[in-house]
Amino acid sequence: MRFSRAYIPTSKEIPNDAVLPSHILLVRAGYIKGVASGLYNFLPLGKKSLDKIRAIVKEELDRSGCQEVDLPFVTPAELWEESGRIAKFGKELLRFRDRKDGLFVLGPTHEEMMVALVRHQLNSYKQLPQNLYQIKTKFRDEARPRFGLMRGREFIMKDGYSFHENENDMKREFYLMQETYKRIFIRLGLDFRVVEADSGAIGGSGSREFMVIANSGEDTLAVCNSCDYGANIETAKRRPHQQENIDQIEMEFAKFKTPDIKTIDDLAKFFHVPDWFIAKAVVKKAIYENGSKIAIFFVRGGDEVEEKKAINSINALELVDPTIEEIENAGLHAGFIGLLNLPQNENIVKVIDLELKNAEPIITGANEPDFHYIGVSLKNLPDDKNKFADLIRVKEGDKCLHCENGSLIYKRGIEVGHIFQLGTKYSEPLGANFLDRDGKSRPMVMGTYGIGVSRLLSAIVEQSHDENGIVMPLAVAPYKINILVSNIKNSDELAFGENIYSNLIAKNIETIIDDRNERFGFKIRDAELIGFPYTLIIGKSLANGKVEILDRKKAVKFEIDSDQALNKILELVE
RNA sequence: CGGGGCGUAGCUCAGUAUGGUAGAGUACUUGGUUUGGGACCAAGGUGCCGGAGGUUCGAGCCCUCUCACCCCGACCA
Repeated sequence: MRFSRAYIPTSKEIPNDAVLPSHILLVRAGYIKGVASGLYNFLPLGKKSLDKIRAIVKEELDRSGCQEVDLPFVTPAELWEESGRIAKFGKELLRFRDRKDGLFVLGPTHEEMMVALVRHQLNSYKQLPQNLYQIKTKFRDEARPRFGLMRGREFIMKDGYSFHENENDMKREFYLMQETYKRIFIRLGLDFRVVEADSGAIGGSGSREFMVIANSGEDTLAVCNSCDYGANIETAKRRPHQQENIDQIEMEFAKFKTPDIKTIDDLAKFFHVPDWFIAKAVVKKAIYENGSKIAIFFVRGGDEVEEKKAINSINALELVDPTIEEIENAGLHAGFIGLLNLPQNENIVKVIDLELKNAEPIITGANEPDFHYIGVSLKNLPDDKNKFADLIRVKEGDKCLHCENGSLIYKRGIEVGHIFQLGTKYSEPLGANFLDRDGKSRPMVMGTYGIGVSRLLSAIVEQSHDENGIVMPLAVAPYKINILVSNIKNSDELAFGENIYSNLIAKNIETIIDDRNERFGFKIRDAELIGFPYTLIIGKSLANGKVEILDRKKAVKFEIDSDQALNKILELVE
């Protein structure tokens, strides 16, 4: 390609609607251009890089035995009604009617479509397993698109679905996909972690997220500084806190007047005890499909409740803060809510954190104003009346559950892949059954596997840039080598550049020649902004038989003999 | 969906307190001088001031309503 003929609109200006480095740089360097909220044009450079990412994803999946298909972007609403997700997705599903007044939605993900594709074809265990995927435009009418390609409304996703005769085979495929995904992200040059994730409402027994480590990531991860444990904060576990460095305290059971002392801090001061001994009650209003309840979560004074864990522990749709009236109407007294004498009725649920199991002594609210109980023992609480669950939001510095000496630290991550052990969540309602070895009809066991392909482009840039611009990894760069002719009016320079250019083109090396009538500084800054892995600089020293190569990643220039230039380039781009 | 911000030239932004003929930089076109880190000189074109309604002799500026975009949060198989 000739730069002088290429559509590469670069800019010095920071676009006024961009915040993230990846967003700013992709726009400034002419890879993408915003159209409307969450919608982007891919310009020639962006399209080239996107296609490279797509090709790498496809290559590795095919190598693992997956088969690419292509399903329509426009999907009949009936299917979504059949699975029940038309309601669940809500406004995120963009719906419209065709000329015959049929209702359609733009596909936000394709579980339904894929199950519908195979349900009448895969009838026997002999045809299983199958793993089908597509790399396809998706549309989700996000409440809040942001950060450029990071969270667009229209985006490109690789979505894969596997079908199995049993749980074990599905798990085998799940781990195969985990390894395949790792290979993909390694080839893309990314620094990433595989972490445990909440599988929440989608169900299934396990899921893993692939997180690109970046400060701008939308997710918080807790990772071990010693072993390879990592988890989304929503699901991260820690080694249960031990009573280290805290002296055991003798406390007689008693009801104690604690006038107007409501906070954990005040209680700890009042009783002169560490907050370890205090049971903290966190009150929320739990929303269910048909109504709501007051939910009380008990954790130790120094701990925080992780909302996602809390939701999962009571199978609620969401938790919101209750109003003072709602708390009082439930017979509760804010600041004095405790484990003893808790009002018992259908509209109140309580969950106790596992780390409080068998704890003693404990200080807890008396469920009447201005009183707490002290010296309470949680030993031998009847299980039928007391639900225990892990509710803790892990903190930095907490000990790792999986190794001897590690402790947890927070990182920010960009979710670029997510794999699920789905089970029969979709095959059952959609009637995707097969005949097993005993001739019995059973729903297929499914796995589902996603990669945010367009998001990957911004994740790569987010992780690979400097103050001068993008540093494109060789595997993703739109051109591997940029030939920069410093002064095209110098006929020797130009002729030398053109010669190298045609040689590289003849060898099928993706090359661009900067033959624009601009000054050196202008062109080298564009080269750095766009992030070509290598730039061959042909300038004044050509007269002395020398040219230079700029290595964008190492940010160094080195001089070589001009007659070695071609060989050196071929060596570098291999 | 709650809270906040913003909308003026292709782009980045000033002008709005106090209403009075639309501005800068950059980009672009032409000519010339330059040619190793976003050059210089000269000349030139560039606007439904997001939209609608209102107040006024007069509105980019004041009022009302709308739309778009961005940020924080909620949400995000």
